[in-house]
Amino acid sequence: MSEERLERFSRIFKALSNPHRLRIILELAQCTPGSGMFTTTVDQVENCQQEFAKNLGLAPSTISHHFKELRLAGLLRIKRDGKNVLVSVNQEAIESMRNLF
Amino acid sequence: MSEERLERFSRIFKALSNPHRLRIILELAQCTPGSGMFTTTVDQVENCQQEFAKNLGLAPSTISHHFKELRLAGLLRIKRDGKNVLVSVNQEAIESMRNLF
DNA sequence: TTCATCATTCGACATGTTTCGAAGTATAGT
DNA sequence: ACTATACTTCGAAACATGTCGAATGATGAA
Repeated sequence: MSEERLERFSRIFKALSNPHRLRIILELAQCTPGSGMFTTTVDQVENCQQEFAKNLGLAPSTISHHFKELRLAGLLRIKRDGKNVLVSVNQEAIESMRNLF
Repeated sequence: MSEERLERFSRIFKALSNPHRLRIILELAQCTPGSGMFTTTVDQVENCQQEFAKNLGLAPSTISHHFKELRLAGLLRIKRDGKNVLVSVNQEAIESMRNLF
């Protein structure tokens, strides 16, 4: 196992090691089957980060921080769409993590 | 997903989030196929923690700490055997983690 | 253009993690 | 009993993380 590969995986695990982030990615994974884009302006999940902030009892800036962590770990793709953001769970990263052991 | 279950998984991910611990568990997983006990006094892996200390360039006390972290996360079972320790990777924990997504 | 809304960045603080060396415990061999 | 070996615990230092509120940026609507 190369040092680089090891670092990449530990970054993924670190991203998932926080209960709030784990909750976030699990919820988003449910909303984005087949790695499709998940729009924040549909159904009950309108205002994506605001909703997470309310549900998790955290400040919006903290949610933004957690989103960034998940993105840097390669687990989340984030795109601006007007005022909101579009997010998609990177299923490849999830798969590679599952296949590690 | 219950709060308790979420905490349990994030503890597993946290244990794997450190490159040194990830390296340790991956090596041990190789040595203990079928969740059998892995004795520290066989083959090239004699003096388990001492070896890891040397190979990873860490102090023995640090390795001991990392072993403990892995044990508390439920990933490793540790038993004393004379001067050494017997360790076994908890395959159930690994499996539950793989099946989370 | 001005305003309201959603998201991000920044600075600060509290808390947690990683690491070491020193001291302690347990055990096997002499 | 003494010594050597393997591991653990403890205290401390350095560093990283989680969180907030305030300030900033970006976008769509009036």
